[in-house]
Amino acid sequence: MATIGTAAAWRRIPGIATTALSGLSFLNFFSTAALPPFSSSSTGTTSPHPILNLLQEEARSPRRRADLLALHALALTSGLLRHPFPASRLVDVLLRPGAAGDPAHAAAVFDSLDSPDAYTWNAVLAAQVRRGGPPADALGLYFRMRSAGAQPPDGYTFALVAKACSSPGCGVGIGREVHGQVVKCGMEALLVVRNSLMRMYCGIGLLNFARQLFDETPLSCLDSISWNTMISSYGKSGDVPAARGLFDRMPSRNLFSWSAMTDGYVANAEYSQALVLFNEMQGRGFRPDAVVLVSVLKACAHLGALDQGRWIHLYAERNKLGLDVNPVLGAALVDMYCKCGYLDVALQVFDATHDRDVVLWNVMISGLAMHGHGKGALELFRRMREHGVVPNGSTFLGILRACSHVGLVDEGRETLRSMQDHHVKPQREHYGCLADLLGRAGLLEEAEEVIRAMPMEPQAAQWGALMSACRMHKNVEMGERIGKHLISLEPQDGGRYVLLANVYAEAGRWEDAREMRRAMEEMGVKKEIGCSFVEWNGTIHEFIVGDKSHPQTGKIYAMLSEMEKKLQMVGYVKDTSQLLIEMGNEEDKEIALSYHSEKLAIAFGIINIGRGTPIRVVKNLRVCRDCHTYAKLISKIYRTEIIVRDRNRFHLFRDGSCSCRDYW
DNA sequence: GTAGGGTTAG
Repeated sequence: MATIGTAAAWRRIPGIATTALSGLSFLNFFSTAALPPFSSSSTGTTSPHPILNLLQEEARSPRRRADLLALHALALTSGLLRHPFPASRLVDVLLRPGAAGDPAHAAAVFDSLDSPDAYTWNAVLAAQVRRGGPPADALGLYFRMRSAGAQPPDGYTFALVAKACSSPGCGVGIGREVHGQVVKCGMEALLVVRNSLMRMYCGIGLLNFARQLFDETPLSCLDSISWNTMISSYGKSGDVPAARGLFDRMPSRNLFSWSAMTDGYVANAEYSQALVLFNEMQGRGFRPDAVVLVSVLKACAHLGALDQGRWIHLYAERNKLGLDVNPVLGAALVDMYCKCGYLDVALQVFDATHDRDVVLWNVMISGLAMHGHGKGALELFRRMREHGVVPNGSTFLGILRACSHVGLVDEGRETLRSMQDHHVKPQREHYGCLADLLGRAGLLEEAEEVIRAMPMEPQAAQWGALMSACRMHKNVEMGERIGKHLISLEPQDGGRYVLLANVYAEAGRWEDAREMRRAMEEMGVKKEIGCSFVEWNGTIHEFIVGDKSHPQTGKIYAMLSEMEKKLQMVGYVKDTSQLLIEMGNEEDKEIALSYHSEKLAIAFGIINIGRGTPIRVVKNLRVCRDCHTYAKLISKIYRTEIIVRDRNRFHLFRDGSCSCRDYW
């Protein structure tokens, strides 16, 4: 207490020298002489002290730094700071998020307090947690509070400490320590504290500990926060059945519950289930808010569910959910339109937003990349910098992918080089993207050099990019070497064997190709099954190779043979070169090829979707060369647009050609 | 102070 009120204390507060003048004018306006003395009754609701009023007001709406300093000055010169209550309020105000104060300023006031109360300690702890430092710092503060001894910690204290110790980096030890302290202070029955501990264990990844706490609590004592915390954490950890089990059992659900469960499905790629749940939620009278919509939009984006996505767009506009100012909602919507093939609508939505953060820009850049607009992506990147938005690693990934899709080799090299100018360190993925770009362009040696020279150990994904390039450019020597390395890295991935087998087969090395087939059998691995989705009438229809489970199967196969006849008239010949030589004769190969999932999906689209509407197909793997030629011709013969999103990018087939210009 | 959200990775 010794230094407070002296010039020395003032100087300890950063910025005071330059702004004191403004503080003094504030003082003149509100003369200290007129201020009543502070007494314990001054905290009452009937006639709170005027400075306390100002402090409360300040807490509600933070003002300029000069005002904050003036307030401090006023509290100081009127002697108010000698009383712990207003002093603690000042610390609180200085630490508020968004306040113009700073930690050093607050610390100076805090250090001057004789025995801060629990409220003040909590304010300091909260600020510490907000800063997100190591958990040890928060725990240290907690132990300082305990050893100061004047005030015992309360529920808030433990909620804060638990929050600070809930990152995945925290071990069992820290979690147990916090829990132990809660028990020691007799706080374990307090529901806020229990919920905080559950949240902490979930955050650390110790779901069983959280569940134990949950199960030990009598049902009547649990609140929706307890349930929702568990549901959300199970969902995030990949245990959808456990999440759903609790969701079905909970006595009363609120919007958070539906939201957490929906997102659990989305996080585990159960997109159709997410849509089902979303519809059920509305059936029960819950009005979705922006957060729920973001989850559902993500599901729509993955499924290519444009109708549902458009409905959400309309809903968000009608209900004023702040599309233009909520960058998260904006990004989800833009991404959905991009992934459903509607780049121009995505651009419109993007242009209509005015609170654009880095992710929103990234989404738009990746969207352009996906659609093969390399130059457009580079142009958007230029605009992004003009707006003063700082690019991050994902931004550069988007740009590299954009370059890759259109073969902008020089721009790609320059992009990777320029990352250091933006203080972004290239990661494996960046080198992989560049290798992919160089490989596609036929610069196989340079691509390999990029992978070998990267400062970290290359992984299968990077070698895989090179392997695809070897296949594309029929480089058997490099393909064999890289292919074998890949198989040794990931012996369980069937795709690796298939790729090498194809490289051998194309070089006429049939015996080696068959050997790959045998190796696959020995390892008991299978190739991932191709699967395509089409949306029709608001429902997603799914097809796998040779699928006969769809209700319209008869019509679809009839359509396929009709289509094939028409194709043959324009000179179409099946391209079997990309098929694994697992089948004995050419005839079997041709049949297998005829029933690739995207062909079934296209036939379904021709039957059901009106000519003015594009047929939109989402495929889990990459489109094979034969299906690509097929789709081009079909788009001409049937005068329809076909939009195929494969694992890598978009193909817009129109009038016999594709937007990728056969570069993919 | 305790519950739900967006990009990318070949």
